[in-house]
Amino acid sequence: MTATSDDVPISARASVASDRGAPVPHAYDFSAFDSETCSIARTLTLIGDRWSLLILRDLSNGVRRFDDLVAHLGIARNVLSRRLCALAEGGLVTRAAYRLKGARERHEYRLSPAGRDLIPILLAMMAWGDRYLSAPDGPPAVARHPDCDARVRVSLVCEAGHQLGDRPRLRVEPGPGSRLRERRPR
Amino acid sequence: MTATSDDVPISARASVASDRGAPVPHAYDFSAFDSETCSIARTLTLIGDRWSLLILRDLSNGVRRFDDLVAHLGIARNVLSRRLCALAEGGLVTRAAYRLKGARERHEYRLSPAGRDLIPILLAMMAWGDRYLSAPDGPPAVARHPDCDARVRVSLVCEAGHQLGDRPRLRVEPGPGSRLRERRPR
DNA sequence: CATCTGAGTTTTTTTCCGCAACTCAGACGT
DNA sequence: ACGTCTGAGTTGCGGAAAAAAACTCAGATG
Repeated sequence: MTATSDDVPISARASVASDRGAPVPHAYDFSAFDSETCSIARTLTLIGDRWSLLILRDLSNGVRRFDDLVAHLGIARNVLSRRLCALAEGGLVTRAAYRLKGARERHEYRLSPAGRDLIPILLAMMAWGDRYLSAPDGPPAVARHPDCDARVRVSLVCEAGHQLGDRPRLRVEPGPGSRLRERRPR
Repeated sequence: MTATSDDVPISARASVASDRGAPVPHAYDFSAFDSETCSIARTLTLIGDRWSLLILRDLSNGVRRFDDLVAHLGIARNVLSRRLCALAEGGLVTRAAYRLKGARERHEYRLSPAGRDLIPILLAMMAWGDRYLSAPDGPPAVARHPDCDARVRVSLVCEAGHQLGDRPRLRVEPGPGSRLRERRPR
């Protein structure tokens, strides 16, 4: 996420002096910015718990009913109930009524468009797990492009059209919505 | 994550009958497979808590020392201690000794190569948060390609070279490492 | 020798999770 | 009409994990 090498120890690097005498090896002092005012932190307030992403994975794979989620995930019912409410409130999931013939009305949970937009996150996690945590017999699941049956991967591209490689060097800098921390370190 | 529409209610879809009479709208019954034997689930056992990804974000942005992390994240010290141990044990983070002139030996935490490979996950979350949770003044941070200064995005591509759009249709199917659930639903 | 600092541990309190039991409404068999 | 079944939750409780704050400890510094 940075242009400087992560392998060079702090002591060997040119640095910006921080107010605490600690060398900071970046072009700007990330720790001067509010940690919560960050899209990653904000996203994690919605899905940064042990279950939400698994629920979303199941929903996106067609497991949509309360008891099916309970059975498949092994999640406690009250926890699932709360997570689904939170996800619905966050706009990631909608509760929809449906009725099978001869049965009373039921509800199912579906991904909203915003929820579907989380799929790249799921695919990025899947790719990482495939690489580092797979059994030797191969990945437990494969995502394919329905048009051509080829496997789908997550890749990083820049808007100039360059394809970034496996271990990209990036530069992260404050954007227009950045905010400095209120209480400076003391 | 699926080739079938998420917007069509269960009752209107062609389906595979499950053993519980519930229609399953996919080509295969996802819930028949073990939920834990999944690269997403496995990855989440390492980073699926409220802090790990924020710690990794900070590490990748040059905040590497214990007290700096405590101050920046607002995390409790004992929790940070445990998370760092777990991340180190999982191979995502290494603890490295270093010594500034006139100071005693200290430790800093760095991303390992495996940890750096999580960056696409962070960027995917950042993109989602930018889109759905940003203040009107714009994203709090921007990732750029150091070579050309253009913004970096996460994109989905298939191995046949097709660029998948914003709302891709995917097909997820069991891979060679998949495992059926032991206890079938009852 | 007293003090400061970075980097944790220990202790205590609070919050959250997992489990099991319970509720509730509607369909269904008899 | 009555009991049963099922899906979809809610309630209540014990234990695990997180937050907060105090304490430790080693080495540099005045």
